[in-house]
Amino acid sequence: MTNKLNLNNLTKSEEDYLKALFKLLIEDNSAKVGNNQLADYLKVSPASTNNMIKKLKTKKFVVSEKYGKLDLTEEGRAIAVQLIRKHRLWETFLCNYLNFKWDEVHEVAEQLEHIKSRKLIDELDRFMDFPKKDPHGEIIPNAEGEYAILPKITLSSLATGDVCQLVAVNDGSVSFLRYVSEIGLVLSSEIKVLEVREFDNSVRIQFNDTTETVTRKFADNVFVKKVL
Amino acid sequence: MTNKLNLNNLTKSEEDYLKALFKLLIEDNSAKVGNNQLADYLKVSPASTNNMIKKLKTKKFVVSEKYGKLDLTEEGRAIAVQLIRKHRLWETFLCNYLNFKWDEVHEVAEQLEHIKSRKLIDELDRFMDFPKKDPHGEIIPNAEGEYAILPKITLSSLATGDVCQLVAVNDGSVSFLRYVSEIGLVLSSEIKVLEVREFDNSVRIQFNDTTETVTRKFADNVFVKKVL
DNA sequence: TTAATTTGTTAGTCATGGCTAACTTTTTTA
DNA sequence: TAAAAAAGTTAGCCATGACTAACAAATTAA
Repeated sequence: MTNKLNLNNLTKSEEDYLKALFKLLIEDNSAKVGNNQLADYLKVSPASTNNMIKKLKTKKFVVSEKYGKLDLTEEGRAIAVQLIRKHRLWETFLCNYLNFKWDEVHEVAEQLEHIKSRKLIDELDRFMDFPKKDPHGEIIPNAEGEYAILPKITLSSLATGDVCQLVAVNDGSVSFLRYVSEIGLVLSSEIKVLEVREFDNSVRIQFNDTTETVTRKFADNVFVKKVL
Repeated sequence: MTNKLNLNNLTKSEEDYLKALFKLLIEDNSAKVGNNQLADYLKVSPASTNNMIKKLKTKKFVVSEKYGKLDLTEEGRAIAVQLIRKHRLWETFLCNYLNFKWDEVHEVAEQLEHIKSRKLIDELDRFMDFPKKDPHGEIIPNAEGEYAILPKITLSSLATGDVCQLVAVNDGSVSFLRYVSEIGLVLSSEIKVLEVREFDNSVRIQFNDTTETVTRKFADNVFVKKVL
C-alpha cells in the first residue's frame, strides 16, 4: 500500500545505503553486518553511516538495536532488489545493444539504476526479451523482485584437482574485469585447478589449453560452479 | 582543454540552470533574459537563481553585469546543447523502442539527460541510426552539438485563411500533449486556420476533415511551418 | 522628473549528507 | 577478569541548493 509510494521517494543516497546493506546481508551472506562494515563498503565515514541508518530506521527500511547489528525490513529488501534489477538490466542493455565492454558498464549502471520509472525498466526488460543474467553472470531479478540467490563459491575456495565452470565475476573493478578478459576467461569457461600454492595462496589454473597463475585476490573475485 | 573535463563535473542543478538559460536565450529567442525570468521558468525563488548564477559566473559558464541581463559563454552553451541532445535522444528511444507515448517521455528524459557518459549517448544515437527529430518534432543536435534552431512560429501567430503544417509541439505539459493526440493532430498534420476570434483569441482550425476550436494557450504551444 | 512598480541583491535560515574529533559501549585477548 | 582494541555513537562543522524577508537599483508611468 504505502509500499509503492515509498519506492519512488528515496534519495540517491538512501538507495545506495539500502543496496549496500542488501548486498552485504544477502548476497555476500554475512550473518551480521555492522555499522563500520557498511561504512567501509560504501567508502564513507562511520558517522555518515550512523546518521543515514537512523534515517532509514525512522522510515522503516532498516531495523537494529543500539550498538546492535543491522537488518533490512521487507520493504527495505524490496527496494534493494529493485535497484539490483535495474542495475543488471541496464548493464545487459549496454553490453548487448550499445557496444559496451563488460568492464565499462558498472559505472554507468550505477547512475542509471537511480532513474525513477517503473515503466522504463519493465519495458527495457521486455525489449531485451527478459534476459536471465547480466554480462557478469549475475542473475537478474524479475519484475516481482524474485530471483535465485545462488551461494557464491569462489575460485579461491577450491582445492587442487577440482574442475569448475566460471558462472560469474565480481563487477566492482574495471582492472580486474579487463584482466579476466585478457587472459581469455569468459563466462562458462571450464577451469581446472592445477595447484593451490601454500606459500602465497596463488592458484595455478588451466582452461582452453591455457595455463595461468592467478593470485588469491583474483581468485576471490571469480565465482564458479563445481563440475568435478 | 578544460572543456571536456568541465562537461562532466556539473551537478544536476547546475545543468538545469544552464539548460533553462539556453532555452530562454536561444530557443525562445528572448533578446534578454533576466534573473526573475529565469526563476519563473525554473519555478524557484529569485534568490536561488541569483545564487546559482553567481556560481556559474565564477565557473565561466555565464556572464552578466550586476543588475544586468544574463548570457551564456561558449562553454555554457555547449553544455546546454549536450543536455538537449541527451534529452531528445532519450525521448526518441522511449517512444520508438519502449512503447512510451509522447506525453509520457518528458519526465523520464529529464532524469536521463543527467546521466554522465559520453559513450552512452553516442552509442544510443548510433543504435537508433542517428534520428533527426524527437517525438515532439524537435531537432536533435548531433554529437558535435550542431543543430538547426528553426524560428518558432506558433499556431497562434497565424491569421484567418493561413494554411500550415504542424512541425513540433511544446513537450512541457502532459495534459496538453494528450489533448493534441485526442483531437487527432499529429506531426506533419496540415492545418487550416478558419478563423481567429477577436473576442478571446481562440482559433478555429481544420485538419483531416475535422474542425476544432482551440484556445490561444493551446495555439501558443503548437509550432508550425506556413504552407500558404 | 519624481513616484510607483518591477527587478535584482543580500542576509540569514533550513535540510541533506558528507566530514572529524571525542566519547561510549562491546568485544577480544593477554 | 581487567586492559586493550574495535565498533558504535554523538556533537559540531562544512558545502549545496533550496527558502523568506528586507533592501537597493532600474525601469515605467503619471
